[in-house]
Amino acid sequence: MTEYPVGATHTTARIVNALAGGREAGVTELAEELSVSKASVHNHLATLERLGIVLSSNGRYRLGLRLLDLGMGIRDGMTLYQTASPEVNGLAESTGESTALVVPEHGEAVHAAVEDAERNDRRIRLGSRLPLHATAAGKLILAYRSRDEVEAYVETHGLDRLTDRTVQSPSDLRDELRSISDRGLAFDRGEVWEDMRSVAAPIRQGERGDAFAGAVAVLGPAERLSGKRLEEDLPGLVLSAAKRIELDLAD
Amino acid sequence: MTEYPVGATHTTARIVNALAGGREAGVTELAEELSVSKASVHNHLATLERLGIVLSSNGRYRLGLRLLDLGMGIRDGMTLYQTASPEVNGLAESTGESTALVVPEHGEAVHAAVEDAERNDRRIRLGSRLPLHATAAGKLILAYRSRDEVEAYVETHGLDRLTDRTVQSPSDLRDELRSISDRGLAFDRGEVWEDMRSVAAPIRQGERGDAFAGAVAVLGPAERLSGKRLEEDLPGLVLSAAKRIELDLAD
DNA sequence: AAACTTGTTTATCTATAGTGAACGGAGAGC
DNA sequence: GCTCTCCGTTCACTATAGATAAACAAGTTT
Repeated sequence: MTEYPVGATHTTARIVNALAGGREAGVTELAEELSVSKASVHNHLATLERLGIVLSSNGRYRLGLRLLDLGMGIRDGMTLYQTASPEVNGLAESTGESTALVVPEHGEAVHAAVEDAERNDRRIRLGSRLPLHATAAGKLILAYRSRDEVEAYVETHGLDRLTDRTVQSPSDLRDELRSISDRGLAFDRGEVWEDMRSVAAPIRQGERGDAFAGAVAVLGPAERLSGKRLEEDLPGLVLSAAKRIELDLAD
Repeated sequence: MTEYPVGATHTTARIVNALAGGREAGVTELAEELSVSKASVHNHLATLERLGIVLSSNGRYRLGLRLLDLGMGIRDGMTLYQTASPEVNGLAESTGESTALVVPEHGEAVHAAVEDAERNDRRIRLGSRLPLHATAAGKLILAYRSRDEVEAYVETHGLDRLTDRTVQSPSDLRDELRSISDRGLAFDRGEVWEDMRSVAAPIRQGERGDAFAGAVAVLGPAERLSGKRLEEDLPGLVLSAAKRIELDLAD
């Protein structure tokens, strides 16, 4: 009862996580890995199967696509997605690059919509999560928080260094967040992946534009996103797209 | 123990389902709806929140995007998706129509991959599920099953009539399945939605090509998919795409 | 300002989730 | 072809912990 009010649900979640990524596993295997009795693992798997979440074939278990269905439904139900989606698509059209709608969740930057530059060009996965301090959209999210909240974030999540360019110290982060909130625009110059660049603009909400709803971002390879294009052209397009979303959200 | 070996997990699932589609709800609301005590609902929600699955803001709860992340990971981990994905994209490219990879799961046709004809043209949602007897890919799935298995399907799932064109009787279904397995090709002429058409070809697997892995489908509005294009041109393209996937699966 | 909401907490109790051991079937190896 | 082994499943038991109802604490509404 110390951690999770409903322990059984926690166990189920652990089993599901162990099967994440399409891994196929047996009962004994999972039981040893999670330090739970075979019978218990079996019960959880049987329950999950009845729920349509896992599939079993001759004694081996794997996750089915029910959670994908659920997840897509959640995403489609988000009002922010509903109003932002056309603009995110339009932005991909006008820039010829991949675009995304990013929302904060549990201290992470989550990709609520992703539009690829072209087919067979999956850059980032829909629903994928990245640390706030390393991405353009993430830093934007932090820039709209109070000093204390940013400090709390650093405290709990730390400043993982994904590449040499990832912001390293709390003071560097603070400086960058200030300039970001001044311009109302954020960049990522290889802070997640060396050869990747992105620009993000905030989607504000509420009477005084104080509430932060999410961010729109354009992203792509450094070879295409650099110089004047990255610094001037794309920012303009991203900003105006974000602005249009803000207006659409108002009604 | 009658239904679900782990009752607590079942309760959690019921709560999650009640919140599906991005619905926001309070504790009391859910408690009444599901006939569970307030305290219990609260415990489950608190657990789900700690797991990063639900988000709460001033007493109201909703599902976050963690399940989407999980679901996408499951999909990306499917070997069938990995090998079929390029072909599904290519088929969308060459036909100019939407395409999909469909797999059977728990007696339903699940869309494991969807490639839209163009941006802003979402026809079917990724992960969405349709009854086997009404879709082209679904009937294909049934066509590769034994007579008994088909009968069992009808028994448990029934033959929901989605439109006037949906197959109605078990004998009609049997007849159609025979001609489908003869041609190795299936059509849907408005059986799910009146103004929708689709063609699907099977992806077979195993030594003697007896194991059924999934189906590739082209789908679109009846105004574009009709006549020679629907009956001859598209079938050829779909069949060859499916064949290429089968070959890629072999190695 | 009081009378409703609502979410949260508490204390009690019983159902049940977890355990270990036994069962049965499939495969491997001699 | 037989045994041995491994694994998934089932069984019976017990202590745990999920579910309950009632009290509590905030926040709205009237």
